[in-house]
Amino acid sequence: MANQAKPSTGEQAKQHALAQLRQAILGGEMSPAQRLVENELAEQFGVTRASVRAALIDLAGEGLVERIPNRGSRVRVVTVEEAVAITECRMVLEGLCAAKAAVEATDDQLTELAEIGTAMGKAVADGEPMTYSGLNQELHAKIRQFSGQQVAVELLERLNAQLVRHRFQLSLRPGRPQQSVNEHLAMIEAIRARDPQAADAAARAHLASVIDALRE
Amino acid sequence: MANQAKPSTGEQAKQHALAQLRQAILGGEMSPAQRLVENELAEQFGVTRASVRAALIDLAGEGLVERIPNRGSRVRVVTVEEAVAITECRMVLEGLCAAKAAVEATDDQLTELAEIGTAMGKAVADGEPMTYSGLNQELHAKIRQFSGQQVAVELLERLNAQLVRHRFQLSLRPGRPQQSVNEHLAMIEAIRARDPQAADAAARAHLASVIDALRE
DNA sequence: GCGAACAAGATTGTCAACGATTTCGTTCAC
DNA sequence: GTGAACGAAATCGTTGACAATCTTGTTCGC
Repeated sequence: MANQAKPSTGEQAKQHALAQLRQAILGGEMSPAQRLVENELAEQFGVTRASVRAALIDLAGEGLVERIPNRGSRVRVVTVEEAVAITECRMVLEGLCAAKAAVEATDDQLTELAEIGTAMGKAVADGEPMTYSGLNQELHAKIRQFSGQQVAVELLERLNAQLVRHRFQLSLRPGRPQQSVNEHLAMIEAIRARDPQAADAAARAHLASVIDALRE
Repeated sequence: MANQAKPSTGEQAKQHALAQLRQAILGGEMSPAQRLVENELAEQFGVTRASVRAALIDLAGEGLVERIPNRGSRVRVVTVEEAVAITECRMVLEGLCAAKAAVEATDDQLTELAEIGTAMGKAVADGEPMTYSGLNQELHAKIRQFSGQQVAVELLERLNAQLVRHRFQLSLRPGRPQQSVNEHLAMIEAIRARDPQAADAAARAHLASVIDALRE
């Protein structure tokens, strides 16, 4: 059971525990609403309870775990309503990023986006939903990056981390990639055309569609 | 110098320290970039270093303090560029909230907004910038609240907390309230008219104007 | 048999002391 | 006089133990 990774020198124990825990939660190794007992985690990661504690406080700030005073921590479960609310926020923030990216991105970066677009088309045509899901992530990440809007990037990464479980469920839905790919291509085209308004509209339209899909 | 408040029973030491520290930072009692030494704060608040430490980790998650490994914590300074980026995010998020508030708010709540609007007009006419600033805060808070968008509310409160220093500086600028009040009234009118698109546009226009003012 | 008081176990919150790292002032060689 | 090496002070990171709190299972009275 011991999941011990090397406590390599120079790496602070707390950051070690933080990385391990975050990875475990994001990787889906923790069941939803699972209790996170400080002592168990400390032994599992080979660090002291204080380090685990600090990591848990950090993760609570990121919204990945829920801490109740004197009653411990657990993996936070995101209801469908919350997922919708989160995606609404993503909608406007990614719209902002797309608009800024349309203005700020270099020509090389626009080429990168185009390449991801063709790869996405291929993945859908080949019927590889997992590949598509990865490209999806990559595309959104690159658009965020190219916008140069650091604050929005941080907010979006925080929000995205809370959606791991829902995203999984969504990308495996039959027919979903086929619809989604066109919306993504529209975003890419608008950004490559350096049209901020169109980029914002395309990003919003895409995430509005995601919201519809989330609601089933 | 001892700022000791009662360590009232039932109140956890960490939360006590957290509240004290947050208030001190938001209240402007800490100079920008001031070093926050754990031992000093522990003695000042009458709690142990571990509690102060936990509080500092929390505040770092909120973006109010900056923590550098092995080198301590300090009050985070928000540059003008960062303030602009934060306000850009506020722009789209408050637009979302205004649009949702236009749909979701009850008639009673719309009346509350109208009352704040008239009070703002009076404060400007009477030349009371501090009263106006308070009403400003109150108006934005109420619109957020009425939107029912809990995720956006939390993000906006976090972002707003980082702007205390800049907000201060801005509201005392001569002529600024006069321009700002009209934008606020436009927002209120759009929401009262239950027009989501107009509400979004008005909120964005207002914060775009704030961005211009921030850049001087 | 049922519910409330009680006690034992588990878990988190707090504490004081120790060890590691960084910073800053001093000294020494050139 | 300048710069690097050294060392002391300050501060953060970590540790193990103790206290407070909550949960759970049991017992007692009715």
